[in-house]
Amino acid sequence: MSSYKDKKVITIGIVSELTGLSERKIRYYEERKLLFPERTNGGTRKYSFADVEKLIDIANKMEDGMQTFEIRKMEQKKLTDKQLRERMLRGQINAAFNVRK
Amino acid sequence: MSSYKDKKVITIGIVSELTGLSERKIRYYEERKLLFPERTNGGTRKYSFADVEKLIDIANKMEDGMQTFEIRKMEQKKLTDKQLRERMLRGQINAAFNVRK
DNA sequence: CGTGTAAGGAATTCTGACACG
DNA sequence: CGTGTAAGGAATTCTGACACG
Repeated sequence: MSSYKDKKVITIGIVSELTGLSERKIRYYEERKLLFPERTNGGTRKYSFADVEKLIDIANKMEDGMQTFEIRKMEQKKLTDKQLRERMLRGQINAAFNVRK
Repeated sequence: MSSYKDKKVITIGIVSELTGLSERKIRYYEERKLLFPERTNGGTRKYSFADVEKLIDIANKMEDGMQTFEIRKMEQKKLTDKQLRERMLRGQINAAFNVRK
């Protein structure tokens, strides 16, 4: 489960190269609660590959004129949708059980 | 194919934390041609998760009293074995083809 | 709001060398 | 041979602020 993709091990300079985004932008999106890097003891930010992908997604949405708070909302909605789908799935499973019981 | 595992994006301090090895050791194993980090423009070393795994393997072999040149040889042998196996496999495939032809 | 930039400082990394064994 | 360490310098990162729009 906790694969390479989610390990926070990449410093901001390399994330900047990987995404093409300025370090300024990357720090700003954190300030806007769009991603949450970890820190070394010294305070240096550490990102995961998942963060890199999320940044690319953010960059696309920014290009489309979306604002940071809209992107944040959209992510929350995505979570909600996922939770809903899971609930429905559980409902169907329960229904199936009830039928056979 | 070229997954996260092989992307060189981790700086030596974090590799040190991940492996428990001192930076001195990590640089020394590079000097002995056991791994090959990339560099940023500024000259900072960048490692992959595959490198991290290799370092853990190296550390185990060092604990067993193996020397760096032995570890290097062992890796080359492993490659050779792999090549051999592939050749044999190709041979069987060719044989199978010939039988049916 | 989103982003660039100059500023000063702190954390990180680099190399070559000396030491010990 | 393998590794620790002190040394000096360079690259990297950090924060808070000013600027523009």
